[in-house]
Parts: sequence; structure tokens; C-alpha cells
Amino acid sequence: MRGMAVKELPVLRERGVCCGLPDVDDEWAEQTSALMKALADPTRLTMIASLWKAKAPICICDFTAGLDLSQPTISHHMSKLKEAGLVESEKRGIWVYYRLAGDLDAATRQLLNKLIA
Amino acid sequence: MRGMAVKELPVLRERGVCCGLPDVDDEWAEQTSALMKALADPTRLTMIASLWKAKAPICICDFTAGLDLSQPTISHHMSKLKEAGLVESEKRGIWVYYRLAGDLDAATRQLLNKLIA
DNA sequence: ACAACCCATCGATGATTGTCGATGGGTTGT
DNA sequence: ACAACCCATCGACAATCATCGATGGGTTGT
Repeated sequence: MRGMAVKELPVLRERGVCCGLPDVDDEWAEQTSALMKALADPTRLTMIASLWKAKAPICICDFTAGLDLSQPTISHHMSKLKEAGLVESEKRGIWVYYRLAGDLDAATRQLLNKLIA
Repeated sequence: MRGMAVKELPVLRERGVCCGLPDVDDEWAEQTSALMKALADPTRLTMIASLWKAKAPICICDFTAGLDLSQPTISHHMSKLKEAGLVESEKRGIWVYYRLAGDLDAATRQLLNKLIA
């Protein structure tokens, strides 16, 4: 049975004619790629993983102190995660705490679970 | 119990001092973000989803015909997926067929499963 | 041999992105 | 009131990226 599918690949085939592709929803692709973009950076992944593991809000000052990047850059990355709907923020005095968004849909949660755990 | 963690967020806190962040492996972040980058495009996501659903090799000419992009662009995207280790290619006559990589690790497979299904 | 076709690569271009310094609003302690 | 601190935003800059036209190697049918 090994390699059976490979053998069935047509060597002769009418030129200029395409068979159908499986249906893939454009909107799904657009939304999902937006989520992937939000996670397509080591710093943002580290932030998300930290919040995931901590299971508690984390002051952004801790990221600024712990990650080797400037404060505006840290703020910028967190802003992207917020824009993607992955995190929420809460101001306490002069500090701002971030946590995973409470209304994360189950699919995204399972995705992060596979990704991080 | 609701909101308990929030109430415990410190309003007073020694300035200039950071608590520890959860351990997040740098190498994990780097590798995972590379995978996310490969998936952070609607066209590439559509390609991966098509191959996933088809469970069979697909001629790249079908992508060129089905997706509204130039042939070099399609080739470029598929090349990125190949570089990321997500797909393999095989030449049959004048056609090139692509399929999901056979040596995809279980974690990546589960990830794609959550992502697509 | 030749024309037609598939596909990868190259070079160019406009858009997006990651990063930082500078700035300013908001809060706290003196 | 004032100084010190946290943080978001702005402007700038280099790097990366998505896209396309042009080109060329490889394959097939005439």
C-alpha cells in the first residue's frame, strides 16, 4: 500500500484545465491569518505564554523589566495583542495589569493550549 | 469568588522592582513564532487548509488557477510553506504536486487540526 | 526541431512591521 | 507645588514582506 497515492498522481493531464480545490472559506482565512499574525512574533508569544502560565494578571512593568526591549516596544507589542482580542488590561494606580481576555472563544483557547502546553 | 484575582492586584507596590515572570523558553518562542509566521497569510492558510482537507496531493497549477494571484506569487507562498517544513513537493511530468509534509510532528498536526477543523 | 506549456527564480516596488528616542498625560509620595 | 515614576502615543528608520513582470530551465505534443 505504501506510496499508492503517489502512484496515482496523473502524469498525463489536460493542459490549462484545473480540477476543483476543496472549499476554504475566505473569511475564515482572513480572520485566522489575523490571529496568526498576532502570534507571529517571539516577544508576543512570550507575553501570551507568560499570561497563560501565570493564570493571573501581570504588570506590564514586569515585561519591560524582564524582556530585553525598550518600554515603547513592549507597549507596542501588548497593544497588538489587545487589538487582536487576546488580552485585556486594567489600570491599578500607576500600573497597568494585563491578562488573557476573558471572552476568548473555545477554539482560540484550545489553540493556545496546543501551542503552549 | 468572581473577580477575586482582580481585587488582589496591588495598588501599592515598590517602584522600580519587578517580580518574576513565568519561565518561557526562548527557543520555543523563536521556533513557534516561525511556524506562526508561515501561517500568517490568508493565501498560505488557504493552501494548507486545502491540502489538509483534500488528504491528497494537489497540483500547484490548481492553486494558480483557483486563487486570484499571479503564478510567481503562488509559487512564492508555496515555497514559504515548504521552507517552514509544512509541505513537500513532487514533480510529475510538467506538473508539481504538493502535499502536507509526511514528517509533521504530532504537535503541529494537532495545531492544524484545531486551526482548520 | 519547434512551439506551447508548467514552474521556479530574479529584480523591483509598495506596504507592513519591529524597534527606538522623544514627548506628554496620569499618578504617587514629598 | 513639585519631583519621580509608569505608560501610551508619535515620528522616524531599517528590515521584512507580498506582489508582480520578465526570464529561463524543463517537459510535452506536433
